[in-house]
Amino acid sequence: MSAIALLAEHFDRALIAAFGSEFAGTDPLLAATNNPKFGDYQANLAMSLAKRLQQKPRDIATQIIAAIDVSDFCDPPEIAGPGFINLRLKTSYLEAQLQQMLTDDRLGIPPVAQPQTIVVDFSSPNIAKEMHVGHLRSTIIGDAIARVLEFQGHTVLRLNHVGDWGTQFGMLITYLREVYPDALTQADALDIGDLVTFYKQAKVRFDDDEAFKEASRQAVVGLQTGDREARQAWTLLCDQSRREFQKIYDQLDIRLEERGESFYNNDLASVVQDLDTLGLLQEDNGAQCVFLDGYTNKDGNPLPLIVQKSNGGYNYATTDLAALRYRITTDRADRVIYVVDVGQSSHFEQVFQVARRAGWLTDAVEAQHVPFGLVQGEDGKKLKTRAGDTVRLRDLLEEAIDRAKADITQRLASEDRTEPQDFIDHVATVVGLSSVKYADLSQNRTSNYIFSYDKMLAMQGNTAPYLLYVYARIASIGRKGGIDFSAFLSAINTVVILTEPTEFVLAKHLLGLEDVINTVATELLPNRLCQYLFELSQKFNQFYDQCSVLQAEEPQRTSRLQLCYLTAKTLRQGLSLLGITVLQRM
RNA sequence: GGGCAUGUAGCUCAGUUGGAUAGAGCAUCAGAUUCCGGUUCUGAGGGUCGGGGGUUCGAGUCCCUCCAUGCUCGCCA
Repeated sequence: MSAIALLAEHFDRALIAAFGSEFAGTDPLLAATNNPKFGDYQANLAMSLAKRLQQKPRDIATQIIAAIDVSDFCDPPEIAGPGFINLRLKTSYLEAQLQQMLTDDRLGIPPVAQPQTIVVDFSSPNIAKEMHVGHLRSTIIGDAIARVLEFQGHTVLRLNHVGDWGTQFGMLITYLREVYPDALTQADALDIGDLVTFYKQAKVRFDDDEAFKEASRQAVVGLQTGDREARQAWTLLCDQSRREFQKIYDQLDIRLEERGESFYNNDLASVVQDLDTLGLLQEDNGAQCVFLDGYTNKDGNPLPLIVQKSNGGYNYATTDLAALRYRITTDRADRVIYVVDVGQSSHFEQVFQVARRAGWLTDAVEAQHVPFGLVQGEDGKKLKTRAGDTVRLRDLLEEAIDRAKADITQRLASEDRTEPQDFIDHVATVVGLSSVKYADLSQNRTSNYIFSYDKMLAMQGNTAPYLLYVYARIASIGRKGGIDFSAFLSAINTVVILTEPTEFVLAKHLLGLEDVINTVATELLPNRLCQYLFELSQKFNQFYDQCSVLQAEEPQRTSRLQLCYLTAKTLRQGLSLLGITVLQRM
């Protein structure tokens, strides 16, 4: 149990003792202090209770600390300022907690008491296209969120809602029928790059040519009604795209279950039917619509969510409604998370509203759109290649690896070090991919993000290489001292002994992992975890600067080795929740 | 015109249910080093938290208003 959770229990009991049972469950407003002179944690509830109790905050604080007994793990609480209650952890408690973390595979963090079924919908590329920079953030952020929730013990369904349906497909099939019919009947008749080219050409035709547009829409209807030729072409193209996507997912170590838009095809009619039965449906200009509460168009009239087009076809709103209904009723999800760019926030609000009014989305289920901003180039505009094209994801990742490789090669040369080629390749791959992931995750996802190879690959600052270096350095201490950290614990019986200021700072930070993970799981902001790991690395470097480890006298030497080991273990665990693997040497 | 998001140091960004003196990193300048990978550590300068009002013991955070930028607003997804 984290120190905050432990303190919260004690405050609850103290409040009941001091002011009566009606105060049970009052939030003690606990937080880590921002200044060590105020102790380790502060409780801010005395101020917030002033009105309710009709007393001065300091008097309330006095009564609370008279009623609370935290002597097992804290120094006597102190009141400061307008009524802050300051708490400082006892050294004996810190030492015992560190010991427990050291010997536990989960670093002393228990799984949640009530595991949920949680859908995380992320990545979602389109069939017959290559993954590009637009899929980067969803893929990386979604994976990190899924990993955190899995670590907490939830059942997570990682769903890849690929775009394998709809008008775009009708366009492509119609166009291929004209220019390259073999692609509709033979596997891999075209390579993926050519498909993308045809796709772009089809898009141009679609926008300019009314007859082509109508033929495309008919092709979609054909697909949706099970036309044999259209289905065969579709299957071939999906297979080919799927293999391409999988290469990227393998490279990034991301596991996903494909369940594309087509999966819900057989549910679409019943979604519309149910909405009709519920009296939510209205026809307008030949389209079946649900008119939304709180949304108006340019003329100030109510805005519809169209669920069936005038030609009888369905659209993405229908599919999203069907998917949400399926996830709730069949998957039995308690929480459905959509990691999709911020541009679609109103779409999700609208879909959620309709699902709520239809009774599919109830208060027992949490549906959340987790938005993120654009990836921009260093000029502040949407990231493009020099030629002005969309950046392919495989090129982007390859460049990160290439640049990492150039750095290592140069560093080895300057240090007069030689390493085998496979070592260099492995380090470059890990550093390059980790840097791309970490740069994205370390930023608050809601804002746009400026993509810079130079910054993400820098060894200084809040970057993956800085964190990886700290880990490698700790591993190096082990090698130098001839210590096998994994066998180390069972061979010793010394406990951690904290004496130096930098040891205390490091130790207290190490205890904060559980709270950070809980925060990330609730707020779905992986940058909080990055911040924590960066601060951990800084605090370790300060400790390392001030305290000798291998050259220290016993029992301090063993104690410090344990701090090193625990730091490494925490880094490895934290980074793994971000989808990043560590290196023993680099 | 409506909706949503963003606006914090020269640059890139944190800022946790409203809490104590608004924080990092980079860059700049000045220092440390008997060194376990110095790819480190210490320190300094640098702020009208877009502007203005309000709410209260207390506002970067909540409310109103204005400004700037981006995205979006019926049959693409």
